[in-house]
Amino acid sequence: MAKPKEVNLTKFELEIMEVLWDIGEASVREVQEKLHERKRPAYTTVQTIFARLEEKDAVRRTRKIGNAFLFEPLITRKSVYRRLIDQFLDLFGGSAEPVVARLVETGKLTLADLKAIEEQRAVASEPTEGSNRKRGRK
Amino acid sequence: MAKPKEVNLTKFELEIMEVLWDIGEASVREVQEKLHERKRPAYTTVQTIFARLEEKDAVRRTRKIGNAFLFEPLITRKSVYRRLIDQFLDLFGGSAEPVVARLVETGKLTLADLKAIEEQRAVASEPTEGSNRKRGRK
DNA sequence: ATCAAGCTACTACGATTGTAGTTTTTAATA
DNA sequence: TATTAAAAACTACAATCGTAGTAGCTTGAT
Repeated sequence: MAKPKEVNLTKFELEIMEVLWDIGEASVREVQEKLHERKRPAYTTVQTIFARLEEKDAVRRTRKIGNAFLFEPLITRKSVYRRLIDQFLDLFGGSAEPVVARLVETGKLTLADLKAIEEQRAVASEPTEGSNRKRGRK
Repeated sequence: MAKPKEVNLTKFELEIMEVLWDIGEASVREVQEKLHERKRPAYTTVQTIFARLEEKDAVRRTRKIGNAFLFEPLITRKSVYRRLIDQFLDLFGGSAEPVVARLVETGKLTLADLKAIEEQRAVASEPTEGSNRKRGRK
């Protein structure tokens, strides 16, 4: 049932999910309008993606407002990210080395960053939960 | 002319390239035999992938031995990895945070690893200021 | 010269994905 | 109630990918 599904999302599906994760529950129209103008696809395209996400049990319809359905996520951002990342690392034989090297090379990862993360983990290691809403930037 | 192409490789194409990068120049048969038995596709499947790699200018025929062609890579492992990684990070809005968090979580990245990499880089680029004492092993 | 084995060249096919059009339903309104 | 605008539902289609079959050419061995 509520078992964390093993869902593979495409890039576009992921973008839709990001919007949905951010606002929790949304109509097709709402999501479509949140997409950046430059790459905003037709309404029906977004509809199609929603249909596929439903098919994959990644979202579900909650209720109907007027004649539009609202959708909500059935999978967490965290679980999707985890899967994406693990699959990606498999490309390199599971070794993180090329990825880390590139992160350092592009300045996206510094010692300070890592320290912060490790400390955070040390502190927050017991209250296991997936209610992680804030997106770290930087 | 020999400009580093922007080549997108699929998982399977990448596996073929890995073999080719390892041995430098190889026939279809050689590559096919190097693939792990469990997931070894038919000879003609590998051939098809080679044709697609040729199409993408990722490999080129060098010479003919008997009636078999030999192929060599036209792109470097490093450039492919870089592209893969950068594209992957784009999925997360270019933020490395989720990836780093996962690496730490799975124990694939520790402070020590990062220190080693950073020092290596510092040394490799320019030995300016003196905050490096330990050198990377590996 | 013949022939088998291996190789190339060509073709095929289903699944997935990005993309959107067409038809039908429904809710709001004139 | 008849009209209409929006959304749903269904359908389509081309590109890419994993996968491999088949036909025909090359070559080394009889």
